[in-house]
Amino acid sequence: MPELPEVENILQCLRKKLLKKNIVKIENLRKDFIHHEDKLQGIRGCTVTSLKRRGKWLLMELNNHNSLVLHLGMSGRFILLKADSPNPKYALFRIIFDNGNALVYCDMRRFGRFEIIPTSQVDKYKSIKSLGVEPLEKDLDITLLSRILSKSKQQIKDFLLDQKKIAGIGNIYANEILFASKIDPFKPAHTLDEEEIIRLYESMQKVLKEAIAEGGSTINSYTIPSGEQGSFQFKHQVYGRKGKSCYHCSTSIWKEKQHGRSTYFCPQCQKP
DNA sequence: AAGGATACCTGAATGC
DNA sequence: TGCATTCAGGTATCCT
Repeated sequence: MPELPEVENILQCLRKKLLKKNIVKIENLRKDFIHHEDKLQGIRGCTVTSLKRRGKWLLMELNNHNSLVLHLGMSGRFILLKADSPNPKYALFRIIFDNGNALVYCDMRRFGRFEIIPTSQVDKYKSIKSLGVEPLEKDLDITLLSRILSKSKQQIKDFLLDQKKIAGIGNIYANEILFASKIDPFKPAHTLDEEEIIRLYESMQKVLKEAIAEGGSTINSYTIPSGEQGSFQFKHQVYGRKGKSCYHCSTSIWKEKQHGRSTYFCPQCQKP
């Protein structure tokens, strides 16, 4: 489900609804998902002081100097409900706030992650520490992109999926960014020329920003916690369009497996 | 030490 | 129809 644009929309929604709110109750509905029950119950009475995103990770800081570190995996989903609403399917835990809202985490495949750690330790947490640069922040410019590309022998599609290089891009947006850049997904990262690097940088900014503005891509179950659906799926140029004709040149879109993940591309627009 | 293969889960879609 | 296989927005871990 969630790549950077979806997580960013979830973040903005949770900021609006949960900032400065007080946690009155926590319900652990799947003890095989959250093992540390005592730590979980320890956040009762805490206030949410800030919400942040790092790559595809959500960070919820509390006033007791602890943070909730959350990752939605493939099928994870946050839903905001009234505290007395019945639990949706696959609900794993609920956090009830003093404004009458319940934040419910649902995750069919349970690939999501949930940790409570001291806020001072978040940057040292292994999964966060190893993340690469934020693609929409100022610290990524063409010079830096060029430098990290030049050091990688990965195919460019694999490079974009590698969270240690750039944080937050997943399979939908890697495909869409490469189409917008007119770059062959199988081309080794270090062989991109200057023009390709500029197109890659600009497409990355454009695709991710547009996807955020559209509320992300709703495929299967993803919604913003308030229940709204994203609409960027209607703007996909290649993802999920195998056999359909390219909007730019009418050539049939191809789908190939690339290290276990589906790669969609236009063989004409993205010629080697 | 970078990067590839596999494991972790459930359900829907596809194939025979 | 029924059963088996493949596929799905991701990451941790083990291995070379």
